[in-house]
Amino acid sequence: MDIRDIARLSGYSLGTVSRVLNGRENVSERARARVLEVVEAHGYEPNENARFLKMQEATSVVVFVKGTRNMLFADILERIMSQLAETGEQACVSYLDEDADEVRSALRFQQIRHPKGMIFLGGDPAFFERSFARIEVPCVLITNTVSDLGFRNLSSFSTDDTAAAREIVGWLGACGHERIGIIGGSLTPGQISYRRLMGAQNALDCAGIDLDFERDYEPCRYSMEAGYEAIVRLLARSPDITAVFALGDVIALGAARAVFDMGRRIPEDLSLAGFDGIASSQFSVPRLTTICQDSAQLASRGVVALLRAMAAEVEPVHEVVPFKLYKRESVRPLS
Amino acid sequence: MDIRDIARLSGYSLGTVSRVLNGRENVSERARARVLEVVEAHGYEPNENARFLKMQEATSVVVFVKGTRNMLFADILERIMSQLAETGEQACVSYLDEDADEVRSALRFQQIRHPKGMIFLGGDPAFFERSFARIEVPCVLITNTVSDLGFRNLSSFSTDDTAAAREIVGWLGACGHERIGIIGGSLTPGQISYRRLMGAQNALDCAGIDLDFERDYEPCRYSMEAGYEAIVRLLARSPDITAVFALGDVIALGAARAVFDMGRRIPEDLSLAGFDGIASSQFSVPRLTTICQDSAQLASRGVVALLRAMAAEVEPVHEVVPFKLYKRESVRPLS
DNA sequence: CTGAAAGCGCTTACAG
DNA sequence: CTGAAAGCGCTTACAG
Repeated sequence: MDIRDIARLSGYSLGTVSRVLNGRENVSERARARVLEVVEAHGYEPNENARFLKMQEATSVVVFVKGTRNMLFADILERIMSQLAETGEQACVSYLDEDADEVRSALRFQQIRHPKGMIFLGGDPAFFERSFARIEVPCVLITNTVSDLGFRNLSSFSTDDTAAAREIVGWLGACGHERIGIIGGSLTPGQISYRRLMGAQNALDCAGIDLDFERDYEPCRYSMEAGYEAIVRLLARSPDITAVFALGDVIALGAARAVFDMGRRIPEDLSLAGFDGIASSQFSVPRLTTICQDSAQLASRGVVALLRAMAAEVEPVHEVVPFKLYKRESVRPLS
Repeated sequence: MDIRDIARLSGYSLGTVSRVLNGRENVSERARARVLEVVEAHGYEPNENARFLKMQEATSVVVFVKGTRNMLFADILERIMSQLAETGEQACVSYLDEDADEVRSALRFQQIRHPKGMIFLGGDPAFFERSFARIEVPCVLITNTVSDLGFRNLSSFSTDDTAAAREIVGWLGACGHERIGIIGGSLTPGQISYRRLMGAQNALDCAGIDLDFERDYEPCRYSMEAGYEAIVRLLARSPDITAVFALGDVIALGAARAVFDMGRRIPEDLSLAGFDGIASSQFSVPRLTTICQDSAQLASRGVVALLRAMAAEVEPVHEVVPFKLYKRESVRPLS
């Protein structure tokens, strides 16, 4: 069943059928009705390969989401989509593996779908550096920054991870904690984890504490399981730690359970802080003290910047969106 | 930059370039090397629209996932993908809205990509009934059943929601609970929630308890926020309830926090049971007593059935996969 | 308002 | 092993 079948069945030409399907004006009511009738009757749907192969002009905006289990991204995405819908912009989302090359995907997408603009939810600067040059449409990267790359058509909006980590670790210090451990991510320069680690180290420095990564840092993936195991290892090595900063809320949640299983209470026996501000962090017992990334701002400023760049040639912007330190139940002052 | 450019630049014809790109045998080493060199140099990637428009034969299997925040699905999907990878089968996943028409998407996909088989992670029987007839490739539906529809190319694997709900509510009863409340889903026939509700009612029946939906049931979406609010409403109405069955773990997790905020402890003051067996359920404090759906079995049996159907004409199967009742910390016997 | 024709970027028999 | 040609299912000027 293709467009010629519909043409034949409706008694109109292929061109007319196409015009009806695309809602063009220059078609008689009679033809439109007849064609739609046949289309309905056979449940015909146009072949998108052929459609997009011909249509060279821009269709919509596409959002690339890196990692499916990232609740922060899920949250930001929801806001992006509803905002795009409000402005009447078509949008489609493409989910990528956590460590996939998002720029390569974008390149392919650009070629086959001719989007008017693209949004990256999460992204690795290394991929952008390598191949973003061939991307021709306006783009926005959210939750990471690429200001140093200097692409004319790429803006970015992110949380200042370094400052945020500094603030929350500073808060642990202000609560009187001196033996502070850190779990999550890895010590790889360029990654978001790294910036958080540097921020933490910086806060400790200011408090006159020398962070010994060998002893007081335990890397791990962003999952509850990993957080559980990481804190067990950390505490086995450094039992005198009184507060732990987890680089992500999911890590903190897993760690919290581990602490409980070790017979210690949070925050009475150990303070715990997270990062991100995902929904679960406020439903756990105890509620997590954490850095709340402003997903609403991240989404809306990203969308606005993209729409503006799609409408006219503008300078790219690289902005940092304010975060908030949520002081909740998982941290207590050392008396 | 298209295939003709590569042809021109490499000094070979368009046909030869295509053959190189597709790894065909009948190309000289010299031509292959030269073409790949040019392709590399320009970062050329074939246009997928044109590619799939021409290629009529089957390419791979596609997995449709209904709902991005469903951790159970995320878990099953991971297993499906690694299993498919092991068998050397190409696979791509398409994420759909929670209430999208997955069969319609499948129809479109079938037409443009000619998959060899499709897997649905979650699905509404109503959509299948309406338009699955036009799907021509082998398909498998996971977590829901469609045995009554009788399609020749559609198998299904699911948990017996009714039996599972009956068992966990039976367990609450066995623990001495008589005033049992239920939260989550809605009383809409045909849905998975409905089957769980019926199972719960059935268990109560057996215990000689008459479930009063008006008083002891509170519907809500599958989220922590919704669970939190639902149990607050439920307990306000029926303060004498001693145990609550939440139709999903996320609902239970939100409810647990609400109970705590109301100054009651789980399980000392109120017992709580969930459904699904997602990772969070074993990291929460207390750990959730819940029905664990066997995601490993669901995935592997689904994949095996699909591969079998792709290889030869076979009868569709509709199987139920064993679940497990995890008796953990959130339920206690009434003394 | 409608039809006939060109062409989007590929793949694949078909000759050679 | 390679090239020339047909055609996948559409859209869109271009005539009429």
